[in-house]
Amino acid sequence: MSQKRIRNMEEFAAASGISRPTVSKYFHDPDSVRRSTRTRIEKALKLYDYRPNIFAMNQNRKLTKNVGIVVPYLADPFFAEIARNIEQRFIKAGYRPTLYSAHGDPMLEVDILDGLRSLKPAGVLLAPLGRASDRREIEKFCRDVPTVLFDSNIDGLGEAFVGSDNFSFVSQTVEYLTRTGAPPSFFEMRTPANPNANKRRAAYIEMMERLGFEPHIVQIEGEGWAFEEIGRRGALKVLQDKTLPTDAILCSNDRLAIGLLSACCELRIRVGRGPDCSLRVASNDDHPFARFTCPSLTTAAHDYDSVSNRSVETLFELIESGGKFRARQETLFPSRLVLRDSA
Amino acid sequence: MSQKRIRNMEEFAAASGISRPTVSKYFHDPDSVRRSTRTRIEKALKLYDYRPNIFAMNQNRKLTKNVGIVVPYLADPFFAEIARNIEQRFIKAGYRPTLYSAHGDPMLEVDILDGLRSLKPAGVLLAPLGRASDRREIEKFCRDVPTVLFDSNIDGLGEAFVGSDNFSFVSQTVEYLTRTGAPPSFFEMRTPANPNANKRRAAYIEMMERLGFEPHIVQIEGEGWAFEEIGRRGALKVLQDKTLPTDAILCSNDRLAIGLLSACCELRIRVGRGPDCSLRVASNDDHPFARFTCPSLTTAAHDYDSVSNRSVETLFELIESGGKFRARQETLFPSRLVLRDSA
DNA sequence: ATTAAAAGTTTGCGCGCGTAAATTTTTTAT
DNA sequence: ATAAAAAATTTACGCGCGCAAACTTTTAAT
Repeated sequence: MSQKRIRNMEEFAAASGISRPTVSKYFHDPDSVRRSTRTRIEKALKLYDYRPNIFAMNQNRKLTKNVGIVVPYLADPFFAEIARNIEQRFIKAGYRPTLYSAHGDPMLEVDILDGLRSLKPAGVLLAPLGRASDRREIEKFCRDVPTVLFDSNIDGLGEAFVGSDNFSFVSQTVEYLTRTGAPPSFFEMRTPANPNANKRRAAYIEMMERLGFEPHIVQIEGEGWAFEEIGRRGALKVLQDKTLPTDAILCSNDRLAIGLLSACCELRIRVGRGPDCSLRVASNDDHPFARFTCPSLTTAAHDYDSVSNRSVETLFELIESGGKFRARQETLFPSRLVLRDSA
Repeated sequence: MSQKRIRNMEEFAAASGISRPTVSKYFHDPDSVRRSTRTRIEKALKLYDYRPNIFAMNQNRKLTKNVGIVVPYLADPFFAEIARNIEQRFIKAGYRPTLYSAHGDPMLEVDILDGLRSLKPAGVLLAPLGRASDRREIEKFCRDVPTVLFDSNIDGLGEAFVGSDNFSFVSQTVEYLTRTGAPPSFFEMRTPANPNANKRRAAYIEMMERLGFEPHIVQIEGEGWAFEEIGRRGALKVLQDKTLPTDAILCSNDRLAIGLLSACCELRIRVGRGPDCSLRVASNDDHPFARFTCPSLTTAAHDYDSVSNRSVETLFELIESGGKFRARQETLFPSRLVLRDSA
């Protein structure tokens, strides 16, 4: 701090003894000015704690430093975690990330993209709702704003996709369950909100056939994003009706599994690989709470770090390429099997 | 859509047959113009889908329509839920909310407030980290920006506080446990991150003394915001050492309880009020996952809606009052006991 | 019908910064 | 030392809109 307060870049430039255009250049990219002038500016910066008016900056800049992060459902700690990761990386790179959640609502998803557009973002990282998403609206958005999809792929949308390899997930869990006991049934929602669910089902079927077993798919009813409750109700029904074809279950995702385990608990069904257990349950995602279910959940883990890291890097490449890639890029990361007590 | 594209408010005003200042007034507050002109503007709005440049608007406006929502830890679904609520209410009122999470990090909390300041927000809703927060920095922020604290109170900071009445929480759970069985011990972190924890401990002690029982407080070690893991480890230790003074436990919050229940599951300790159960567990918060623990968690529920509703309303009042209240306001909402299977 | 209040129009300045062109200064290379 | 390249400066304009003042028109009240 110091004597007089700086009101704008003009005054700050005067105070630091550098011309305003050069100071402006510095704020755009500190490395674009000579070392000596950079030092002088930063010395003045310590002295006067001036910061350029963000609105005036963005009004005239061709490309802002804003980036958007859009997730489908923030009440899912999985997305909260991945958003945190991504956020930090953007900040480190000098960008201004803003986080949005569609809260499971396709209309809100469109509204968010609409609002995002007026922020003139340099790019957007979008984990779409999936099946429920308004494809045409998202497509329109992607034409205007450099967008990288992550977590959940929608064919042809965005300039790139970064996510996890669903086959890697399911093949590991199926192989493990089969090798250490018996082949599992696949437990999922009849109308899954997320496209990963379809890929996981396909992977399950392929793996079972490859191993010479008949696939059994248990589909439960339910709409929306309250997966735990849907899983719980569906499991209660299946377990009470005793229509379960096997004594091992592979859940499409951890949130369904959390609901299923809760149902097992209610019905006093012991889950695990112990001799007194009548059911084995495995799943996919390694949800932050998978460690605290009862019993703790055996699951295939996303490579959180790689996915978030690569998403950010891909968006940077996209921005540097002027917002377009020659061809749409897809990056998939394999999963890691996490053995716990449920299977 | 229509013939030519509108580039700015000047062109839009011409297209709608209204003068630019009046159009500007309309965007500031649609009710501030005559009904007939409002209709004409909105008719043109449908035709040309013009939207004012958000940066140019905010640059000159004395008061922006930006509001900030800052939570301490977004990976906690409790905050994700409450943030969703608050977000929606702001949007409905014509504001532009932006959501930030400090991710448990006091430095990041300060950085967020710092970045928020340059957005010239009309107001901020802040759920501070609590004990770990940099009081001086937050104080400085509150001098510049109209701020309402919620969820977690810090004495004298902000113009108002909206939260839950911790005594109401604890008194109900203690009373219930006592009436239907035996008085509980209180299970908490030795150095809780959140100021609510201290109030809950005090309430527990007061309730126990009022009922004529000796209070027992079980304090476990652990730092940070990974409450589930801290609760689990702490519970494992206490349960294995058999140092638990009672067979009923009241957890300071649900996330600790989730960890505790997970530990019970590992140790094959049956929790609940059935005859084969050796432990009863209740807690506070009604975390979104409390329904899916094993057994499901008896807990005192926040009045989510009232807290988020009142927070937003208080901030509006604050903004309309020019950013200052005569005296700091505090609003506390009582809790609602949710009986489930754990106690 | 008269009048005052309310609402809308014209005019014009200013916000804080981006950016471009022309010029001058400094650095690097020969 | 000299030329060429790089960096900084000067000058000047524009972005899109907020806002204020003075004036004109419409609306509501007596």
